[in-house]
Amino acid sequence: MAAREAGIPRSGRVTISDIARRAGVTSGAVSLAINGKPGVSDITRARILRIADEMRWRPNHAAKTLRGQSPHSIGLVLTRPEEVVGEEVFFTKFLAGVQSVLSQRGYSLQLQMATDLASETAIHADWIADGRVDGILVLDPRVDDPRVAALLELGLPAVIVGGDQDGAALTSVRTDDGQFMRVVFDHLLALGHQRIGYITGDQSFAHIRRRIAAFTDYTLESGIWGITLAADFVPQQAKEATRKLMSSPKGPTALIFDSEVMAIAGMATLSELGFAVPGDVSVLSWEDSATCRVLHPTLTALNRDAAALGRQAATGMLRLLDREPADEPAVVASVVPRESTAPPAS
Amino acid sequence: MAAREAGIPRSGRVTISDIARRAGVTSGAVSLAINGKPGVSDITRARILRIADEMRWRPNHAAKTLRGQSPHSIGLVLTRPEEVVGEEVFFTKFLAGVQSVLSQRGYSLQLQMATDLASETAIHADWIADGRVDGILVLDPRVDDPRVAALLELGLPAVIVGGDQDGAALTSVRTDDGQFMRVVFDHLLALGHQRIGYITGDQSFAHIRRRIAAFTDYTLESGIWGITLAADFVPQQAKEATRKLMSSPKGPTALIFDSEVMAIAGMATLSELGFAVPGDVSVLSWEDSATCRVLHPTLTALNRDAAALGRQAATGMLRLLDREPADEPAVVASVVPRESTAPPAS
DNA sequence: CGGCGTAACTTTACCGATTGAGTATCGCCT
DNA sequence: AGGCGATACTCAATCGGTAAAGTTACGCCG
Repeated sequence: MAAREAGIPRSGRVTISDIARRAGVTSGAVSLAINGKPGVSDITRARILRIADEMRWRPNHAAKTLRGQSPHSIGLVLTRPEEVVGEEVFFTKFLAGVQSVLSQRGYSLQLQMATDLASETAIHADWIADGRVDGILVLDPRVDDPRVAALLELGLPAVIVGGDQDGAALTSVRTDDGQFMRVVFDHLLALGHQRIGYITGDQSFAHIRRRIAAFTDYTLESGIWGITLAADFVPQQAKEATRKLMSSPKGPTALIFDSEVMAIAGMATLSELGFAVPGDVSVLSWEDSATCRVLHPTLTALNRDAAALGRQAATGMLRLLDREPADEPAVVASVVPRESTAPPAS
Repeated sequence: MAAREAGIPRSGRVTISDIARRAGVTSGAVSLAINGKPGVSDITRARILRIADEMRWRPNHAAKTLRGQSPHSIGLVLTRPEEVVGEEVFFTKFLAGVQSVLSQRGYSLQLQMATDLASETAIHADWIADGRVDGILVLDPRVDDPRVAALLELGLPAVIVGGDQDGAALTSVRTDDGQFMRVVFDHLLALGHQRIGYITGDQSFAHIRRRIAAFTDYTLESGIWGITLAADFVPQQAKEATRKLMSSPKGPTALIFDSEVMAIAGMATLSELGFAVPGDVSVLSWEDSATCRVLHPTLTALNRDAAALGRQAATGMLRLLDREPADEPAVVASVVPRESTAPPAS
């Protein structure tokens, strides 16, 4: 690699020494100038900055990290069983929200996919070992989540997304699933439903448990008939659950599904069984999507704004890293009423 | 976390010097031992390896990168308009495929999201500037794609996913969209359809253009009536296109949609307009998903195996980095026949 | 005018791993 | 026994940037 006499280095690799050489100072001075620290005169600083700009200098990430500076990177592992990955819109929207905040603040995202929680923890350990991330986001906390325990031991900043009361020493961005269930429940109650079926996602997820607990509370409270069936986010299981519920001599007049994929599966099943929506049964999806808006009938959905949740998770992480107090923002959710919910047939 | 007197260092940070101290050698010897290079005796090597293992040593990524070693990382920017992000299942499946190959080979993925091609190129430049990636994957090449030109200038290994003939000097993982269209077309032809409508995605995408070109060829070749309408992957536009096509006095008996979200939107529209599927119109989606399998009627779809495409893209990239010749694998696609396609009413 | 403070730099060590250039120790051959 | 070569290491420089500890030189004050 021969240097050209002009002083513009060979490849895209410009270092502060290259700048120093051209400015007639040492690399130390360049460092001071670039980082806005005292120790160089304003004239020299301006000159250095101009040269750095001309030479298209960009700081070398590896060098900074090696010196112990933050890698400016947040890690996120997506753990889902193979067959469910990619079918839920939640994740991509959430990711978009996270990214928007991070990139604005100069952070990047490390993303990995895994199929079980043990390998997720292994990935966390890897990242921590070579200082690749400043902190870790954890999605879908489980009841007695092993990842949380491992992270506590590893001692890296972590934000639990969708956790309940930040039980552990880890920050969490709470999603008030109990409150969300209230909104959903009230929507159906207001329409006059007295018999509600709730087809749930994976019950090892802490937030699903909270929804179920809230659902149970509200049924008892309001004295209406409510029943819960687990379908683990799998469409086929949602179909079976729907069939089971509707074959009861006095079945529900409204169904709540924990995801839009399951809601669509449920709607299809109802249609197969000859039930009209919303004539015979009302259907409500816990997640909104473009598909909900275009189905026939259009699907009433809980819009909990996954992108906003992503933004909050990222913001929470950055506050944690800055040692600022975590503000406790409320992720709001509301029911978007569409054609699939209506008063029950009398 | 207090350091134990045993010599296990305080935090997760174990360096080769720590190992060296405990083994009674210098860090140079440790480096030789760990990298399997000659210069240390077998006994010493074994001892060093054992100690490294005991101390849970992991190589420091930043230090290696600084010394000019590969960061073992591949970059991918997802550029989609806000409203479309997260609605297409293709991306997540593709990503899962990419990751499975990369992580198996010890590579990680750098993922960013962007909303336009210019910022995608800016991100590429950033990554290259600090040597953060070994290569870049480019999705959805456009006609005269500005990113490709920029990457050629930057001179980093790149793999174009879904490109046509690897026109430029960049490797591409080809998707033979013309062949895929053949499969789709033949399926409808075999059923006896003579009037086919094709509702397309964004026509600035090179692969969409190829599909359209193939569609046109086949209609001419077979002498059947075919018409193409652009809907840019937006459900609402797909609905309008469907309405437009079906309001023709002699409308199509079969519809092809470039994505499953559009296909679902189309199905809903048909239902609203009073057309039965497949009684009056057959519907075929270019992308398969869980939703296609559970809709009523279930949706016939082209399964082009996004995960396999992701695996091939990753494999192609790794071969490129290893300077191995790119093998030209065929991404195969097949039509999964379901209820939504049937012979036309006579 | 001597001394002190300080602005403006330079020198140097360092982060963790790699690597080419030394060096000590041994065995072996003549 | 002397010398050669190989083996098994150590030493030191390096990657790019940061930061603490020097080193000038100048201005100002008593």
